[in-house]
Amino acid sequence: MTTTRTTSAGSRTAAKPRKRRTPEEARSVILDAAEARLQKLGLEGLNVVGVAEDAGLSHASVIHHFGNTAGMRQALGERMTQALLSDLVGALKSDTQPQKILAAVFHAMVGGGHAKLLAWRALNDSDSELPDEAVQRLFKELIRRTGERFGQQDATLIRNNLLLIASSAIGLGISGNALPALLGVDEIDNNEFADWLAHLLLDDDKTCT
Amino acid sequence: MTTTRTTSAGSRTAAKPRKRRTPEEARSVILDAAEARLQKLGLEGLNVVGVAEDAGLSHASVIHHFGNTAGMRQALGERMTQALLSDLVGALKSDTQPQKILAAVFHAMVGGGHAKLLAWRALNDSDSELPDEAVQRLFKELIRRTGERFGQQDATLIRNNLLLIASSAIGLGISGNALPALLGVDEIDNNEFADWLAHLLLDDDKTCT
DNA sequence: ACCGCTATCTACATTGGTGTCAATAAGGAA
DNA sequence: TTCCTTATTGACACCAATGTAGATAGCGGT
Repeated sequence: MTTTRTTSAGSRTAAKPRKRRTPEEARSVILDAAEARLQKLGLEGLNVVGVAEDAGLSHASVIHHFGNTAGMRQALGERMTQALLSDLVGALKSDTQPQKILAAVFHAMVGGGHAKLLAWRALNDSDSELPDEAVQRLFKELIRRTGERFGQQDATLIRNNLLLIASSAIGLGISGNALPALLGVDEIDNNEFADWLAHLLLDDDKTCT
Repeated sequence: MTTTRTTSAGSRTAAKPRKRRTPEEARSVILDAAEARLQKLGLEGLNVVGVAEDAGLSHASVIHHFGNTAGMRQALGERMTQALLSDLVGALKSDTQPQKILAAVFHAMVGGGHAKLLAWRALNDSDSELPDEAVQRLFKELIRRTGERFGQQDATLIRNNLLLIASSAIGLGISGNALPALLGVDEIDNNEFADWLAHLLLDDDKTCT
């Protein structure tokens, strides 16, 4: 029995006009909706039906552009990673004062929601895959610049400093307001905290010898 | 038409023996399997069918004990939170040297997978709910002890120290090996890092005045 | 041995999400 | 205009997971 597919015939409801976008536009619109849903609804919100509804098109179109759900999620992850890198590079180039750089990094990680992205990828990818080359190159650059700015030569010390900064930024971004709430503060001033941390790291260098 | 349910009649396959557990045992076995699946498969692994299979019983039994899937997940979150608190309290009581305490905290957060739990809850709960009283009490105690051990009175300084320690521990636990890999190290020695951090925080106190 | 409670099971109904397919229409090119 | 490409869509089949209900069986109490 061939399934008789309803063709044009009986559509009494006036067919609503279609909006034809370029593939780039469509992908952009879809990923915008997906990113908003990730922020608002969490991981469960990243399904093609919901994303398509928010984006204003059918879920079949989403699959058409990304192949399948996994493709959509991967594309979103890549786009957000690129945004993270862009923000970090901008923070590094913006200023020459270590305090300002730290503040910019914290702002990017915490305010921009990048930390949640990292956590999401860490939780989803069962085997934490190696970071892509772009990220690795960025960190090479970061290590070099840090060595310059902070005037430190000891590789281990630089690594510890960077590890502390990065892990703290990630932890702050993920915990959100929960951690400050535990410590009895309503909200944390990232600039102030970054300032304090910068002083802590710098002053340690010149510990009275 | 009443659905004639197949009763005992036609079962040619020998009925396999049931294992009757106490409710506590059953819940424990189920949550063990759920926790293992969370570690191995990530968030997607926390479904009743998969958990039931790993636990060695039917998914209907899981629903019987926890009401529904959300109940099972909540129970798991609560049990893991209790374990986290227990580990942290143990770390605080274990030793009097700040370095040892820090190392124990890092070990609990990173090695025990507690950080991933926190990230999971942060990502899932759309509105980050306030931490329960037990956690709040623990942190009050933590603040007090820290003030004693580190010999610091300034509240802001204590808060910054704690914030740095906690956020860094969370960030390290989540990023796993990815972050050290970026910095060119295969693995991070938590003890060594904790030692360095403790010295950093303590030495800052006695900055040459 | 008998009985009552309930943990456990199998089977089923239902839902929600995924991916496919053929038809349609929007825009550009000739 | 006419034609062609393809973005878009509704409908459908499928699957995985959830939750329900009745039947069954293990275990303790009497």
